[in-house]
Amino acid sequence: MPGLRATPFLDATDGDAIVLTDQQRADLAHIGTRLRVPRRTLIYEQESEARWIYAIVDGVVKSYHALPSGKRSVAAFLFPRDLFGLAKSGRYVNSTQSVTPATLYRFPIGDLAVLLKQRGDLQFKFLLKVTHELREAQRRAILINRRDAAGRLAMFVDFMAERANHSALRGLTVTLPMSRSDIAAFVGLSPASVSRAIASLALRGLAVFDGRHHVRILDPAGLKKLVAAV
Amino acid sequence: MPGLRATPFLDATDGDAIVLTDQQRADLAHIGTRLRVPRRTLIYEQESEARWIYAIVDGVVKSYHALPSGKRSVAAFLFPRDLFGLAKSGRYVNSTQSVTPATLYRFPIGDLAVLLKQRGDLQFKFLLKVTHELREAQRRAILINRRDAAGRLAMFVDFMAERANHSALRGLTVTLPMSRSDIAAFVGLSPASVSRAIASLALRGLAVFDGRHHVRILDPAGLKKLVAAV
DNA sequence: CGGTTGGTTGAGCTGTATCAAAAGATGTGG
DNA sequence: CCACATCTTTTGATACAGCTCAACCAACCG
Repeated sequence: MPGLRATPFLDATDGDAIVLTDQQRADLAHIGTRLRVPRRTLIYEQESEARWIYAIVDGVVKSYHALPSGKRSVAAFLFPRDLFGLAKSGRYVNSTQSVTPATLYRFPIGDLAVLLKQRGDLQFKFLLKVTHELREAQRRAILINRRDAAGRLAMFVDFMAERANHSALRGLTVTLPMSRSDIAAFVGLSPASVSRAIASLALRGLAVFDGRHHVRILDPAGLKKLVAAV
Repeated sequence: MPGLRATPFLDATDGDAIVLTDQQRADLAHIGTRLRVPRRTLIYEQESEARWIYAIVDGVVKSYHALPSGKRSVAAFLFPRDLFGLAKSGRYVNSTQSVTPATLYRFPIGDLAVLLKQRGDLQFKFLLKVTHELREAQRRAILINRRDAAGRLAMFVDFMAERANHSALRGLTVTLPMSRSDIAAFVGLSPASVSRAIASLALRGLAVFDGRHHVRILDPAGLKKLVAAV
């Protein structure tokens, strides 16, 4: 059962607000296929022919772009109820790989286009979703401009805290399934700087890392302040 | 007569490929209002109630976001056939201001939503447009991660060259209607660094600035190489 | 023709990238 | 189940690039 996560541009409700009707779910399920993939599975590669749009049911996926220099930039981490499969002129613009074992729905891009044109209300929900993503991408582009490593990392931790338990920052321990280098490639720092930034957050008493994949947020207010200090 | 500019995700045609039918134009014109604004006009302010979606017929608009620190980050420059008016929960997320005198179309957001839901094919063109913008925003977020000032500026010049004369880089003189500080706020540099980057491009024989608002591209290939050197 | 705004140039400082090496995880096969 | 090989992460020292602050210059405006 596919779903979508986004804040509508119109209504004043916020949080995860897009709910598909049973009919819409059925329509989607009809053209889609469900599949499970283990972690570190390459789902598709950039420049390859774009045949499907994917929806995440469960798990985490990263979307990354290989640059001419050989570096990899992580464009986005994707979570349950996110869509992916962004294409341009029939080719995917990024590569995607599962970070954890994941359950996905996959829709043939042509069938989906036909369905959306027929069902104006369903298409509208997709429009909301893409608009939501656009907003997030812009926000990230703005935040990423800051130079200081600690601020960038704080931003990332905040970002993860908001998705994981969307009871923003109250579940004080957040899981970060991805590697340090993935985080570095996402926030635009070197892995070394990420490591130092982690130490810096601990030093300031904002958050401590417990093993590779867990952060405990000690001072939510202080963290938010650092995030906003742009 | 409103229009849209985007590269579809499906078809292999590229360039400005979204064409509205006469019927679609008529539908839009019916709910929209045309207006002209002089340069430097504040069109709307961030956090204010989002009532309209705008389409640019002619002129250049900047969308910027005021940050807690008092700095302003330019989220996007908008050109003819671009849409703007991105909102979240009924409030605009950015402020927008005209950079040149501009002709706009303005659609009441509620009426537009109704129209789009009714007209699946028109809505699909909006979906393509927003998807296009999302792609661009992601690309920019990736490119902006580079540290070097000259590379960032080269990216910007290339970006402007592609919109202005969309005969990419062959019209060797490009007009940059915005100020240096706007450029700085867009590419994420200080105005001082932009100034030095301009000098650097000239020194390398890639492009020379002629007055405040014109660049002459001397070595398109070399410029592209610098842009790609990420 | 002054005043104001916007842009360029210069000097010093801060902080991140880089390179290198050590320490810590992880996974594999015996 | 352990030992080894590999990969990831951390830590350290250094260099360099852009930011800041400030002064100077140019353009635009009444």
